[in-house]
Amino acid sequence: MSDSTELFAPHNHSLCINTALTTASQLCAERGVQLTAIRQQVLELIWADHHAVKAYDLLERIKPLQSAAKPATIYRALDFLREQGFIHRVESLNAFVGCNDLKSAHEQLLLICKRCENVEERHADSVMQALAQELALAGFTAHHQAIEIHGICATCTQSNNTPSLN
Amino acid sequence: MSDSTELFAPHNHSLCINTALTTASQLCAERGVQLTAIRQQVLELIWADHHAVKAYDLLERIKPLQSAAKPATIYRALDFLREQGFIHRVESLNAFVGCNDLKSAHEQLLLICKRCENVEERHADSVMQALAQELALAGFTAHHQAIEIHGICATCTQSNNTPSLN
DNA sequence: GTTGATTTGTTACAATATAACATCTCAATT
DNA sequence: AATTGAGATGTTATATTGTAACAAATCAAC
Repeated sequence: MSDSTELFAPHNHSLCINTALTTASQLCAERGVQLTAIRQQVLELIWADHHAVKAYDLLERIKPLQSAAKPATIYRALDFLREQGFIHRVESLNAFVGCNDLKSAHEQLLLICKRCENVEERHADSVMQALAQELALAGFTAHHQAIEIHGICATCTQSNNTPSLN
Repeated sequence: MSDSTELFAPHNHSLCINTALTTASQLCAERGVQLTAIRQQVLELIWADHHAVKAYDLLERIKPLQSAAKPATIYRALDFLREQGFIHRVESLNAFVGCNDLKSAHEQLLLICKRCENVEERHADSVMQALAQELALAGFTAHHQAIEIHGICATCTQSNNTPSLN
């Protein structure tokens, strides 16, 4: 576990990642789809911390495990994980992050810290309700959405000690 | 003016684009920055309709006017126009759209129609207020944001006649 | 008209993503 | 056990999007 992960939110990240993986596994079983080795490895790599991960970084990281891995290997796994709702694409970063609410149907707010680079998926019913009203007013039927906020997270605001950034 | 533009919202698009260009010109004068020929041409091309335009499409379209144009030509102009707040990047499309509120400080909702491909920038104080509250609650300091909603716009919902796509 | 800052030209390349087709795997059926 | 068919992966090639770095030109201010 990296320092920056600990800054993000004091939490047991082993538990965090285990929950994500076992839930994903259960859901795949229920849905009759295969969580293959590659797909599970990509999901684990994405959940390694709370940063958004780039596809080609995943490619490098999976090569020790899958020496034949090519871009298509990663993008296929990412497509699968997105279809199953296990990960989100962070559009404004061209990167991917684990979804921490596998029950809820659609994406919530993504709070992206410029300092520690953690991405927090946050529920915000008030925002979603206001948004739904606004869309109704506009006569717009939403299919999917991306709400991405860039800034400085609470932890980084409080602690000015340098987080372990690149 | 394309059919799909007319579907978007019955409006005088010449007026629409003229307003955008003259306002941009005024703001540049006020700010002491140069709206050069290239920058103005790119802005005009972006305002040609209400679609989000891709950088390399802009490059093709500007070549008759700027035969020496290269990718950097476009990206520099786009950078300038974004810094000045004249255009937005649509993160989920890797594309760019004119900003129709040059006074307001930051980006509002972008409603992106999958059918006619128009992008409507919409103000939604209720959403922004709810968002501000939510961010305050999270202790998150926002620097910039992207709120992009994909779906079907009111006009396309009402009229099922095929819009002039692609 | 010289100077300094800004803008543009130009070449090369990095980073992100997909298409297309071959091969493999594995379970269900014959 | 062999066949088959669907899904997954291997593989090559290429498309798309974006940036770095440095040279040349332009333009405003002095």
